[in-house]
Amino acid sequence: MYDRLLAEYGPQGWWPAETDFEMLVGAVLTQNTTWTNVERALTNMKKADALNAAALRDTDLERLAAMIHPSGYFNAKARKLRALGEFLARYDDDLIRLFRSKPLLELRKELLAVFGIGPETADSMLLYAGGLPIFVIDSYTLRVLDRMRSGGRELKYETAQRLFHRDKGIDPERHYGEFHALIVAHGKDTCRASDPACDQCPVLDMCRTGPRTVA
DNA sequence: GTCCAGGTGCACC
DNA sequence: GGTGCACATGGA
Repeated sequence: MYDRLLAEYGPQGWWPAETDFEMLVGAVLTQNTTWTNVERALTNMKKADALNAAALRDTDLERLAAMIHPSGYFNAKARKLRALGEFLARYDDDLIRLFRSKPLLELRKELLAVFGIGPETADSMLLYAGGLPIFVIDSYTLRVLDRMRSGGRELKYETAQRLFHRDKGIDPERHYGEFHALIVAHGKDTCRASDPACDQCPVLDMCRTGPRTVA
């Protein structure tokens, strides 16, 4: 699956951010939102010199919401960014210090306790900003995995994540970041949510309904 | 007009 | 532990 996606879409080189801090903010802003809208919000934040942890804490919530308006859910996301800023203060806004402070799963648990950070956002932050070996599951991933399996009940986040983690053919350091990005590229390219059959997929011929040979 | 996008929190059962 | 709903903009 990885090889086919890479051959079709080429290296994605994720995450698209200039700094690790920008990555964290982008992870919150992109929740259920297109990346182009996130870019607009990030541009506004840069112009306002608000793309730093202190600004997330100090900027008026209303003003913060206005900046990130294009990314949707702006009131909710403004509160989430505030919570992120306050969380980072515990580590003196030092991301190196944060990601080196404790074992991966403890870090994950801590991130999940922050308002606005759920499983996908936490894992994205750990993988792309922290450089830690954890696979990111998103709606595209669940959709494609569900289609690869013959009916039955749908996968949950941690179950899907386990499938990637226990696959010895995938090297965490080399493949996790790129693999997730490729799945997103494929998800954007084809397999609309409203096409339950998805039997015309030109890239992944296992991405169809009906009997499967893939586990 | 309808559907969808790199989810999450919360109230209910 | 699961389900339903709110949160909101912008492009196809």
